[in-house]
Amino acid sequence: MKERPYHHGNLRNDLIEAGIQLINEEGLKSFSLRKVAARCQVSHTAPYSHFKDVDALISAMGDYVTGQFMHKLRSAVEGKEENPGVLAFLGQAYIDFFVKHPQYFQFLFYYSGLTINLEQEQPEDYPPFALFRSTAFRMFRRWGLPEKDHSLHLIASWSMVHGIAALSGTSGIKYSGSWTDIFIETLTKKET
Amino acid sequence: MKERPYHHGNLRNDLIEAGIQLINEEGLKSFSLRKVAARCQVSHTAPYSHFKDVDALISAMGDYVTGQFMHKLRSAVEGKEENPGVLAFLGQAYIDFFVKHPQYFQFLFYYSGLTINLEQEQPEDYPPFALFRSTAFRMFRRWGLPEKDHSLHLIASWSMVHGIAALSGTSGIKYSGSWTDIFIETLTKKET
DNA sequence: CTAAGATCTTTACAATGTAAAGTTTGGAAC
DNA sequence: GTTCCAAACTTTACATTGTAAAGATCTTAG
Repeated sequence: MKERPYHHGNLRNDLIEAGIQLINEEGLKSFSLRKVAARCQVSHTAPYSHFKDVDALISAMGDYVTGQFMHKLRSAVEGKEENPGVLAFLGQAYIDFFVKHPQYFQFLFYYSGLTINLEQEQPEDYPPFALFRSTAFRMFRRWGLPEKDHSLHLIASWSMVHGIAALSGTSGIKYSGSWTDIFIETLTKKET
Repeated sequence: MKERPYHHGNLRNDLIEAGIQLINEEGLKSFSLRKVAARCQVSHTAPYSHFKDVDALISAMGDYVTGQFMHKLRSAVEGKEENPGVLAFLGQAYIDFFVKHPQYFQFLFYYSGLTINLEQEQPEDYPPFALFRSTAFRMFRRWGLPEKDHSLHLIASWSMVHGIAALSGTSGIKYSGSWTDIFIETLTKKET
């Protein structure tokens, strides 16, 4: 039985993971800094050595979840970059992620002060949106849609995907796989 | 100078309105029961005579805001029920509401346990969605869209509207009036 | 007029975030 | 190896919060 050393060793990461675990087990409302600290078996002020305040921890947790999110999204498009249906795959993965982890939608979009930039990539770009945009623009170009409409189509498709994810995560909507058809239909019919 | 009577007289309503005012002035994070009570110049436990707990107050505030929301939505469609563009007007009003009151989106959809029902009207139906659905179905029928696709089109259009509202309210997206074109385009192109 | 119930206050307590000051420890500099 | 410092952690303290419990005040049905 090894005694716990004074220095935890990996506290920063453990706090992040324990925090996410806490949200998944007990939901957003009962989240607290002190509970997270307790789960890591440190005093309730230990986190202040690694995070400015509770918002900084939550923000780091957001980055962590965004990392998992990006992993799923990348897997969905990997190797299919030139497949004309890739945008539908990406949208499907986007929705699936929040269907699988209902807590995450509110968590990500309630706490984080996300800024989505429409036009060009920017430093503070939200990674999932950056991937969505670059994929969408590539497809729009490939499909021969008029350049001037690309922004409009981006908003239309992203909003639909994000909206479905929102409803799947926060309301009682029953998700059905056939919804993939929505974006395919919507986006391809614009071609004509 | 009239002394405040022991009985406030209209506390329930005043709490709701003071709570909404608080959220608009200081944001969701700094909301608290005690602050709301203080604004109404009553003791911090007075609200318990009217609400079971803080969640009940927040829920009542949600109903209040939903009432204002419905008022805007109804104004947008009133008298235009048979106008083929009415769904775009409704969507525009939906978005405009959250552009005008950025705090409300998170407030409504974070705190309330909304349940959206796809098919038929149900008792616990969320009023804005009920209006959106009935308007949409009426239009789809009028446009001669095949009955079997109505649910799909409903999801597509609602998600787009809700998604745009979400991004307008919570992220840095710059809203432009021309987005109205999106649903008009999307929905009318499906006709062909 | 009076009793009962609704409305409000006072008091109390546990949970939370965080500031301040002290303790422990690993490791760099000598 | 010893010294010393800065980072990591603990202890203590305090203000804010939600809410329970008991008591005070008003309203109104009978």
